[in-house]
Amino acid sequence: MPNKQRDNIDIVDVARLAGVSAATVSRAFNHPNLVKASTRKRIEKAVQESGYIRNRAAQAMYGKRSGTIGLIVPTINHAIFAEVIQSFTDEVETSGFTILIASHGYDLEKEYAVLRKLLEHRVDGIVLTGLDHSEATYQLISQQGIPAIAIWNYAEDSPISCVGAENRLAGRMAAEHLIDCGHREIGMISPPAKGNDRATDRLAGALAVFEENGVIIPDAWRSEATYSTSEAKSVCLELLSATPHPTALFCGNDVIALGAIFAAQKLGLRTPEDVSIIGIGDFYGSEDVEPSLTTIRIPARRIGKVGGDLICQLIADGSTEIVRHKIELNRVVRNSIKRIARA
Amino acid sequence: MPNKQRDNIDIVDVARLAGVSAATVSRAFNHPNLVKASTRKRIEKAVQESGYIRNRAAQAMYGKRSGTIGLIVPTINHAIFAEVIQSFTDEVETSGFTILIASHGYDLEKEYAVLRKLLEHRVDGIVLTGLDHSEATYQLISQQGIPAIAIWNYAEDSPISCVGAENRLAGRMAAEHLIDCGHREIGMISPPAKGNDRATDRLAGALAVFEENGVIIPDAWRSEATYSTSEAKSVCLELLSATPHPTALFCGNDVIALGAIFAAQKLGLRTPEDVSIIGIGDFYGSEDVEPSLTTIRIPARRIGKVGGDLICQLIADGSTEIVRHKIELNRVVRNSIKRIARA
DNA sequence: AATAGTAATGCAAATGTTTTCATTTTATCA
DNA sequence: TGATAAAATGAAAACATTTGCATTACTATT
Repeated sequence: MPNKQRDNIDIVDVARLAGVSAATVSRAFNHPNLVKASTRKRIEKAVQESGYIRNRAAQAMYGKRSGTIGLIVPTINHAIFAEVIQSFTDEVETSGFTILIASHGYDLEKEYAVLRKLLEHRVDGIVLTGLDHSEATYQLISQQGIPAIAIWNYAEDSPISCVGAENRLAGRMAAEHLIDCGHREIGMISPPAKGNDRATDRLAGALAVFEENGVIIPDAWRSEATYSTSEAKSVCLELLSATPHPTALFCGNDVIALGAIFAAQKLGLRTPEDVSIIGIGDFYGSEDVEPSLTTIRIPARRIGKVGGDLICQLIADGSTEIVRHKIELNRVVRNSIKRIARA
Repeated sequence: MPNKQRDNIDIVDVARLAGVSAATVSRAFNHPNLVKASTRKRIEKAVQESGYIRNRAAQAMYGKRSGTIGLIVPTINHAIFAEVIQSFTDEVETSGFTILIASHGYDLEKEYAVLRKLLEHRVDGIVLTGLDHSEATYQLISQQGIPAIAIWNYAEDSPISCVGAENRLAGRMAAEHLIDCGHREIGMISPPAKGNDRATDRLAGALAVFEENGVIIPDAWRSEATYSTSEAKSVCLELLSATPHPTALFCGNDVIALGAIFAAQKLGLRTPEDVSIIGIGDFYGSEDVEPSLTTIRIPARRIGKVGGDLICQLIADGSTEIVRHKIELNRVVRNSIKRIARA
């Protein structure tokens, strides 16, 4: 039942209190310059007294923007996503947006479902993570004609706007650094590829480099670990207890690399003297661990900021045009890799 | 201008397509049992064909729930918040809610502002972090009569519902463990107290224990570090380079404790032989670091789950009653504390 | 076959806001 | 002071949905 009882003060109440019409109150909020200063004062007072709060739902219904941006991430619970989410949020908040966040746990079916839900809320724009999405997801976005971008990954042929780095290149860069430093006995630990194009691309990039350099990775030295330091640690424990063990570990991301470092420490192996370790990401903490982690830096905060900026732009222009921003990667050389003299 | 052009399909279009009235379509969505199976089929078909997506804004406007819960956190960008946010989100999603998230960076004025914004979006419930909020914030919540809870902290006299642990007790437990293990030369590193009652309470709890046991902490051994491993590391580097240095470090949270461990490693001090370190939280990774971290476990996922459950409950009942859940703490003894034989 | 009862549907009002258009008030200039 | 322009305001329609009430279409019972 339309809550008849006077539980919520609406714009009409405020208008009555201020002795003006609802239209004027609305204008006082949205086009303050159109209403006389003295009236505005009266209205402000009425708003104060009544404790009135605008109803965005009603605004949205009229056809105005809802003032929200839908953000879909695989999971919030990873250092790295948290970092982008934060900088993204900060950026869009300056433009007055609030974010509606939803996660899908790497399940593309569920991603489609949450996208629909976000659309029901009439978000003004959509932000996805990565470029690996179901056909239905892409279709829905284009059919709705809503501004949308993908963050994290860059691809020159992406079907929607994107702001991110080339993960294939990230994989290449990490692998090249290992090769540059003279390593040829290399182990690899990556996250499962399913629903995670970032992981897939990095692995492919690295593998290509190894192949180009005639380095062969035995199956026994190739492992998977989900995005979890614990799991990575136990996987590496196994990998490193074998004899012989690799002299270097390529880790699909820094969280895994951290696990690798801890595993080595636990086994009494010195990093980098006994095992070299490289990661990808450069997360909070990668710099601080001992030894500090050599890694390929993906500037998460920058991605969040540029992404936030872009989506606000697209929304402002009501544009569904495709814009792509490539975010550059850096090789961050710290202390977890040993240089081996060429034989 | 009310977007006259046929850009979005509405319920009337669907109704026309299905050859029924809008009312019936609405009922097919909200009370499926009230509409004949065959009609429902026709409607579903029409929905499919037209690509119709319900408009929650309009629903919300009618007086129904918006289907969103507002979550306000100091920052998303901390392992520990990310963890609760995730489990909280998972929990409320099962009840069909989406979360609107906003952060304020430990600024209580800004918190008030974002609360207002969330209220503009007519969230069905509000979730705050901790119990330290401005008078205005509390007032606004009670004035709006909206279900609200605070997560993270527990207090038996909290002004709103809460689900969390007693931080004072957490501080006490960490301090007691240090004392139990025979430590008396203790250094403390805590986050700045401002706008962070969790930090304040933990510190107070620990200090009380030290005092009860006649342990005096020299000023030189009391430091602050924001929630950052880097900063904690550099603070600890300083603290531990002095001679004499403390035999044990009380860290306000695990992120700081991690920094402490790394600082010790960097200085060539062995943990726990040369310095013992205790944290509070038990975050992802605390178990994996070498040496694994002894800490007071705050069950983040449980807090998120119980909190999510509670707010859904309160919303369902339309209740603003105050409910409090105390989440128990555990002493998690690992390998970062040395037992000192009593002199 | 008529009637009563129930199930299924439609009509129209209501929700809170914004904006167009019309009207009134105020300011400016000769 | 009157005419004219500009500024400030109000009335009402529009936005997309939901539900109370009324109506119509079935089903079952006698």
